[in-house]
Amino acid sequence: MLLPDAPPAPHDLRAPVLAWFSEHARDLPWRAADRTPWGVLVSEVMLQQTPVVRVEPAWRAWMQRWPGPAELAEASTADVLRAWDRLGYPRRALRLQECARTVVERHGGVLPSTEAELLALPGVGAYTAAAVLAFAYGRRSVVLDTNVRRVLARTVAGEALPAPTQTAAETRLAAGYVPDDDATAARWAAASMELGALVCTARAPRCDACPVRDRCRWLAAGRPGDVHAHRRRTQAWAGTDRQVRGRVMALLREALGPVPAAAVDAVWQDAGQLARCVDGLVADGLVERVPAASVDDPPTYRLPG
DNA sequence: AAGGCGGGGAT
DNA sequence: ATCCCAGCCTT
Repeated sequence: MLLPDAPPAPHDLRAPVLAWFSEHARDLPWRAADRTPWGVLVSEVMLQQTPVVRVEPAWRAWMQRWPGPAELAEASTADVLRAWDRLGYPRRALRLQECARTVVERHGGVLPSTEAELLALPGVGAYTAAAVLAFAYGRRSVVLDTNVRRVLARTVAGEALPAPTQTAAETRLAAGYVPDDDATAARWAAASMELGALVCTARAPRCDACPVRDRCRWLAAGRPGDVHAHRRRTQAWAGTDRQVRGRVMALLREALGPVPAAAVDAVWQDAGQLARCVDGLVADGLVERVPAASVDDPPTYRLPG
């Protein structure tokens, strides 16, 4: 077999991936025919750094409880944070509710459908705006997530993994592979993401099952190692502020009422670090500090709203 | 451009 | 133990 030494032409990459997608697309609820634009946005926010398998049940419960922005806007923030449960990065839940309130107040309860308006919403960045345009409104957009970045890094650039931080050149390259018409562009977005999620995975790619294995520059080069490895730093977990914040949030989520300061103090040994983290959570709007009745008594803590 | 920000399942 | 996950926001 003749292996490629030049980037594949857009159509040569797209056509096999689109055909593969028509057979292997997962049956996800936010792709169902009865989906709403708001439901698509909720799924995208939940999927920001949280895997599909964990999002799916949470999304179903969430949409059952708060079907649209109007319902979420009216909810108690404490309920929102409890429903977010352990999806991680609870600031996303806060922003999602802020987003709902913005949609209600500024857009009459209808999720906007232009890129600029979407980008102006809390918690909506370049990826999420593009994804909503494609998946909710069927519009052409450059959807460049971790999956698509990896697919293009391998097939087009011949590298094992994309660079740690996304570059403008990468966006331009991705734009060159997006089909011209709205419907096909939206389908390409879903298909290229799905390929990255199911076949062209970060850990153990299934190149033997890949629809573009005969056009992939990375495979042709013998699957060389990650040239960016020396620049990647893995985020530590044990002992970090993120772990401490997570403990505090878990305690408050499970509590029925206000939690005494002593109970909060019990979740972490290092009092200084704990105090700093609690202050941070209060500053972020994730936690409320309730002063005690007497100035000599310690305060209590609870979820806001 | 870099660093902070959760949490769990897989290796 | 480390890696990875449909990123966003601030500095």
